[in-house]
Amino acid sequence: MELARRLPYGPRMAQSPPANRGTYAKSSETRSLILDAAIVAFAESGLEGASTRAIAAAAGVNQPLLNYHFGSKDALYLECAQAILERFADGMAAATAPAVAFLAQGQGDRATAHDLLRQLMDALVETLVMGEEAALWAGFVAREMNAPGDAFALLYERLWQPGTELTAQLIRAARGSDPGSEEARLDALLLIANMIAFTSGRRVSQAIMGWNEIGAEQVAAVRRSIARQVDALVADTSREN
Amino acid sequence: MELARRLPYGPRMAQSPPANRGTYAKSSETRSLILDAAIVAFAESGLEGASTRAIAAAAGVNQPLLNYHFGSKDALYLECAQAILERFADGMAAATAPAVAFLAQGQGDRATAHDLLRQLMDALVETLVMGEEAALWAGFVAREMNAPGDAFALLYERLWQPGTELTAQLIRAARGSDPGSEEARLDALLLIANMIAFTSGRRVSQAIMGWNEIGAEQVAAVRRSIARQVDALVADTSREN
DNA sequence: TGACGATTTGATCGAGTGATATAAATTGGC
DNA sequence: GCCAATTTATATCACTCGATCAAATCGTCA
Repeated sequence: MELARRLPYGPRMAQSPPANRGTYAKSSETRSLILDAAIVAFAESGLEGASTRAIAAAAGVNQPLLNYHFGSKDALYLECAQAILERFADGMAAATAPAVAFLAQGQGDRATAHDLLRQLMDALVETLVMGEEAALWAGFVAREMNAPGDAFALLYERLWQPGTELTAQLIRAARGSDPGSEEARLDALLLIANMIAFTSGRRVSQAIMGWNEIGAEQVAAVRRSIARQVDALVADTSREN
Repeated sequence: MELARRLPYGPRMAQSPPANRGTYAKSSETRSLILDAAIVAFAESGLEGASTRAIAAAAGVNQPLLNYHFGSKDALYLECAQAILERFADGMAAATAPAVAFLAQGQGDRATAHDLLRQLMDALVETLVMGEEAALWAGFVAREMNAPGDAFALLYERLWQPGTELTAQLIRAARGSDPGSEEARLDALLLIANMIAFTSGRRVSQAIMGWNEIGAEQVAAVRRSIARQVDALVADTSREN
């Protein structure tokens, strides 16, 4: 728990079923069945918009089973946030781990930091823009950020805070001269915010671009545009408008 | 109507009361009272999250009055979208009008286009990030983009389509050589998406930055960061990763 | 002043919500 | 086979939702 909170996108924690004295095979299976259906439903319709009956129907189980496993609708919602967090961290681990290791060693050349930053953003684009499932998660997160609910604190501490901090530190390292931590943080925020165009705003962006699908070619275009932003961000060490 | 659809962020249209044979002073006043309360409620809680009773209470009227004036909850929601559209267009008119005029004349130097683009983004930051009310509108729009409802088509055709098109054309003009319209459109999308960090994501960004208010100083910082992106976007005419 | 239509109100309807209760199956470890 | 955990099915509770209706109120004009 402590470790997970400190490390950006830390390792997932084992989730404990509500009352599993004896181990029953079926139980955890239906649990994740409900969880998956709930994530989709909550992401598409929000906490109030998604009914427990609809979630149960989508999962192919009875409605009372939701409360049996999760206690309440709110608790289920919170577990969805936790699950999204863990799955996202798993998907990004390959890109975050080297960056964390690089920063942990205290010092490194600017070029390496620049590369790691580019790779981090590439992974973010690849995960969020390409992946259908991740786009769904983004919908869930976007709702919670727009109108904070029970999951806001969790998502902030485990997703936004470590994510922007990691990005900001890479920006600082790539710039070499540290131009004040506040500026790097702001740049990191705006950089990450770019993704929203193709997560929550996927439908709009797709229509604007005239893309009838978002495949490898489209992701490559987005990556190119983001990479240019990263390069501009790093190159411009002396600024004054 | 025709003019308003063609011009980006065109002038607002006079809204006609549903059935006002005789002129009653109170009617239009309560109408806008309801509309204002509904915009706040829908922006904060969404279509399903905001109840007609809560809206009525916030407006200081009875619940059936909503249906009397607007027909249904959905119709009220749609009128909120329309009102947001018109108010936003009014607020941005000072920045969009010169840009539209510049592009209409067919040709102009790159420096002017660059300036106009910077001014457009400045106005966008000023309106969305600084203005409390506009941040509320952004919440409304963000919801509709994330989970399309009845107002999606309206917001797309009257807000996103003309907005991104105007920005993309300015980018092309500022670059001088036209490097393919698709790339400019993508850059425009990502540029505009930056704003979301301080509209829907206002709470997160404020916490990350450690700002306990978003005043002139904070808006200036955001403007500086966006301006740097614009400069990088325009300067880099030859690219190949 | 009285009449009439526009406006506003209190009360209520049917539908859907989350949560819970109960009883009967089904499952797997001992 | 016994027993406890799990799953199903059904029913119900108290509550909120959007929508509707008759009645009351208001402003204007005859």
